[in-house]
Amino acid sequence: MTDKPKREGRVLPAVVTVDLVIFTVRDDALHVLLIERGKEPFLGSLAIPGGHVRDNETLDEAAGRELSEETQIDSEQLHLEQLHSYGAPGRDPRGRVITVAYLALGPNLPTPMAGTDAKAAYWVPVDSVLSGHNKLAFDHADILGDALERARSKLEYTTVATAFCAEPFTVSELRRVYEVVWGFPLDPSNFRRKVTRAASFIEPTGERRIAETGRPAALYTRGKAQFLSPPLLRSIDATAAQGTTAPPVQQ
Amino acid sequence: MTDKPKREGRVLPAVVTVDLVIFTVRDDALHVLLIERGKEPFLGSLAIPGGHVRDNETLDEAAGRELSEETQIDSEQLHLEQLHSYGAPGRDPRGRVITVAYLALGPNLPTPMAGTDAKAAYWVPVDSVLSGHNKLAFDHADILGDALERARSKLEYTTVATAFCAEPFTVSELRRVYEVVWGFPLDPSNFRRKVTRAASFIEPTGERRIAETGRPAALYTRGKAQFLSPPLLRSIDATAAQGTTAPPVQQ
DNA sequence: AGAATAGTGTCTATCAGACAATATATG
DNA sequence: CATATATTGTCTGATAGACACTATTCT
Repeated sequence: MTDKPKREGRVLPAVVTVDLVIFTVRDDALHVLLIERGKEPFLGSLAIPGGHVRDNETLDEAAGRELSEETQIDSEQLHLEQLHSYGAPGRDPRGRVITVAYLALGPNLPTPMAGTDAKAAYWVPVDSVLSGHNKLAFDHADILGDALERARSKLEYTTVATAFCAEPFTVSELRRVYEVVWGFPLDPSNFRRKVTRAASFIEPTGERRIAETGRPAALYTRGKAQFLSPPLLRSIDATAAQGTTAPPVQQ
Repeated sequence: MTDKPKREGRVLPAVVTVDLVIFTVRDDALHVLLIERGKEPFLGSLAIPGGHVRDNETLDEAAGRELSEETQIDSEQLHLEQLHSYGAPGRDPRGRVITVAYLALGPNLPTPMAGTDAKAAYWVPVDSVLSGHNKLAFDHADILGDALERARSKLEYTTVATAFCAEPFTVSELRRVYEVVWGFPLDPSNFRRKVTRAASFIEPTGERRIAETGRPAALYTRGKAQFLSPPLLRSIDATAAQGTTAPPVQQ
C-alpha cells in the first residue's frame, strides 16, 4: 500500500472494459458473435464485442448492457457469467487496459443486426476461428479459448446447456447442444436416461412437437436445478481436442 | 466504443488492484491470511491482503508479487489462480477500484511475519470469519465466500488438495485436507482407494514416517496429474453448509 | 412397406459407500 | 496386551456405456 521504488513500476490508473464471448448453436455448430473493428488498432480485424465500464454500473451490469446492445435481446433471456480478467501490459497498444471477460450463452439468436455502433457483427463458427483462418484482435483468441473450455466443462456439472435451447425444446435438441459443444456424439439412449432422471434438469410440458419425419418428440422446459449431480462427464477417453461443428454423427 | 450520453455515466479511469485469499490448513482447521488495516478506510479492520497492479506487470505477476511480500514464501511453492473480479461502484469509498481476486493455497506456512508494509498479519480460522465475529473490510467477506466455494469445488475434480500438504505427505494428511475444507469426515478406506488408484495423483516415495503412535504411514509426493477423473465428489446428501474446522471425527 | 426420429429395456463393468478385518507401531 | 493409526479386503447398490428393441410419425 505504501509507495514502492519507481524502478519496480508505478501505479497507474487503467482503463477497464468488459468483453463478451457470446456463444450460440446454429446449423449444428457452435458459433461466436464477432464484430469487425471499425477503427485502429486492428482496424478491419475480427474481435469479440465489448466496451468500457461506466462509472455508475457494476461489472455485471456493464456486461449485461453490452450484451443487450450487441444482440438486441433481453439479456435476461441469456446465461451470463464472468469468465476471467485479462490485463497483460502490452495487450492493447493504446495503453493499459484491463478487460473483464464474460461468457454468454443463448439459443439460436436472430441474425445479428447492424450494431448500435454501426459495427458489422457476424455469427462465426468457433471452429473456423480456432483453426486460425481469421485472426482475432488483441488477445481475443486466448479469451475465446478460455471461454470454450469454460463452456465445455460447465456442461458437465451444471444445467446451463438448456440456455442454448429455446423453450420448449426436445431431448434431442439438448443432446445436440452437448454434441456440438463437446465435439463428439453421445448415445441418445443413455443421454435421455441421464437428463430425464436428474432432478429438475428439464420439466416435461406434456406437449409434443411433430417434425417433418419421425415420431413426434416430447417437449420440455428448463428445470429449477442449477447443478447436475452427479455430473454428466465427458468420456475420459475422448481426450483429443475435437471440433465444435457437427460431430461425426452418421447422417 | 463511441461516446455515450453523459447521463448514462462516463468512462473513468479506474484503479486496479489484486487481492489475495490465501488458505492454509493448520490445527485441523482451514485458515486464511488476514491483515489488520493500518489506514483509512476501515482502519483497524481485518482485510485480505492486496495491492496495486503496477504498470509493468501482468495480473498474475502482481498477484505473485503480493503473495511473496505477504507470506515471504517463494510463490512458486504455492498454488495460485485467478478467482474473480469485483468492481461494484461503491465497493471502495475512495473511488472506483476494480480488484482482481486471486486464490492461493499452501501448506502450513510459517507464522506470518511483520509484513514488509509493517501491517500486522494473522492466520485466522475461516469459520470464525464466516460466523461474523470479525467483519472484513470492503467486500472482502464476499470474496472470501467465493474463494471458499472455489476451493471446495476444485478439490472435487482437480488434484490441488496436495498444494495444502508439505512434501512428503501421508494419505491421512491429504484426507484431512479434504475433511477440513469440505467440513465433514471421509471414510479413510474409500479415500485411500480413490487417491491411490487415480492416475498420477500422488506418487509413493517408498519411505515411511513413524509417528508417536500407530502404524507408520507411507509417504507420497505430488503426482503430475492436474485433474481427477472421475472426480472425487462431495457426497450429494452432504448438502448442509458445514464448518471448516475439525469435522465431527471421533477423537 | 420403408425411412426417419423418439423412446424403452437390458446386460455388464465400474465405482462409491459401508464396514469388517488385518498390520505395525508405541506404551 | 491395549491402544492407536495405517492398510487391505469384501459386500452391495447405483450408474454409465453398449446396444438391442419397440413406438410413432410421414411418404
